[in-house]
Amino acid sequence: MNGQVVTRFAPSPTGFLHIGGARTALFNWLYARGRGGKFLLRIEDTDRERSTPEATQAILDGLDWLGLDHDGEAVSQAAGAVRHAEVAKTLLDKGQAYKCFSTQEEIQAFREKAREEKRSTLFQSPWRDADPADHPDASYVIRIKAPREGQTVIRDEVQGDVTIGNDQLDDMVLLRSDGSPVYMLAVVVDDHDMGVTHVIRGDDHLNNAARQMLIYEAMGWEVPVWAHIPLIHGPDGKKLSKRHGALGVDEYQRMGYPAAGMRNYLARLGWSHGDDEYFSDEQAKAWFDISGIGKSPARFDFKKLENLCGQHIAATPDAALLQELRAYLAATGQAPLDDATADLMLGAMYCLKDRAKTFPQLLEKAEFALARRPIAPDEKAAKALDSVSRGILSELTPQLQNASWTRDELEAVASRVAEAHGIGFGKLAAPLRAALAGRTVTPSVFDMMLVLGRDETVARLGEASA
RNA sequence: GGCCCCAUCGUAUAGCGGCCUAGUACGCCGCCCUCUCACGGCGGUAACGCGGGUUCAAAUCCCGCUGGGGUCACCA
Repeated sequence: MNGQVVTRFAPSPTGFLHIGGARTALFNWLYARGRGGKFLLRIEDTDRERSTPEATQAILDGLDWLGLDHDGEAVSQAAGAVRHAEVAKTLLDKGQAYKCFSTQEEIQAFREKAREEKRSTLFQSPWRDADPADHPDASYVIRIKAPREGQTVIRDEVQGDVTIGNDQLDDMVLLRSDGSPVYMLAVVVDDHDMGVTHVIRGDDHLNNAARQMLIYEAMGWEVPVWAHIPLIHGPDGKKLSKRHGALGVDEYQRMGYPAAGMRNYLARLGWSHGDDEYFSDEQAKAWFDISGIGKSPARFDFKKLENLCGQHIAATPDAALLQELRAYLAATGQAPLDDATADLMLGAMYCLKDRAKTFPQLLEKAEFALARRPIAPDEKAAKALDSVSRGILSELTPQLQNASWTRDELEAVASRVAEAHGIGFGKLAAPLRAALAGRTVTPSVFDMMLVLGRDETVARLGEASA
């Protein structure tokens, strides 16, 4: 090994990519990318019953949206079945594994009896030390011959040293009776073959690590650095899972959260770097380290996510933000922006992005740039356009017609008109806003006029005051 | 149930024996700024689960309790 860090994300394609998985992927990505290492992706599809190509695609799409790019091609674990079987055979030859002919029924019976007698329900196969001469001509599984005494220590970078009594480990199945590999064998072989140096995954795998170490040791392979991170819990404090309130990352995309904000928030969930809350990808890569990962589970907080997203939207360059907005529109099946509107949006971005925390909010504030004449005011806006207000607007319009189109001049004209009517500027701004955008929540009226330009502004005011 | 893990404001966390009458961020509540919204500014609310130790000194170390979580497949 040359010392290069190699991490991987290894989801099973049995459903969408949920938030916990996304964070695991992010941690692995940050760790590798921050150290010039490699971040690999392996689809754990050894369960052919439950794995679906749709789920695989959803995972790929989710990672893509989050911007977590992996090195090389995504690997299908199932494709390595031959190699996995090979390793099982090797273990068999070395006497580290054995053929077990017990049937499901026998195992079931063993467990029930053990439960009644309050003994460990871990299956103890009668074939463990059987003489091959006594092997029947029947189908069998290959089980590892796990030590029954002593203990296994998992040296975990997050959890510390975790000691598991070997009496807690059973002779797990390595190869099913149909010759296909089981996950427990496949992960070890793949992680070894792929040169994975650091395994960062949810701590629901902590117990598995002990089992997997058995295989590493039996094969004489170097054990990777373990880092079992606490799970993300739902509002009720329970493990987040597909059927337990966890949303797919695609849901977050559809809700309009920018990926950068998502990465920032997810990184802060369970990991910290002093008091830093808002940071860029570059900073995250530079700062991320396993030592900063906490040991207790975290809960998801939309408010905080939204806040961070607002800061990222405000910090994104206009053109890039427009691109993201277009992607959001496409992802949610909304009509794309035509070129003219896109241009207008680009020009308006400066006064939009400070006011939005999500894309829907951005769109709401951008209504003035999106709408076409005649502007149809919503209920609240309509109220602001009463006859008195319309009268004032019709007086303002011609003055605007002759004003030089700068913010200072516009402000001067507006306050002059307001003053002439003995009203505060606020009283004038309301109908002006309604006429320009048809909404009551918009950027500054002057920004809108500047973005819209003289002709369009005058046209809208003219229509509203008619 | 066995085994394993966890435990600081509502949430995310800082803290790694004295700098802690516990900091920061989000949220929430006031006030200010203000053409709406958002931003921003100021102030406030609010936590070391409990009980024992160790120590001159514990949020920080140890033990127990309580609470929470995870895991016990020819799933991953």
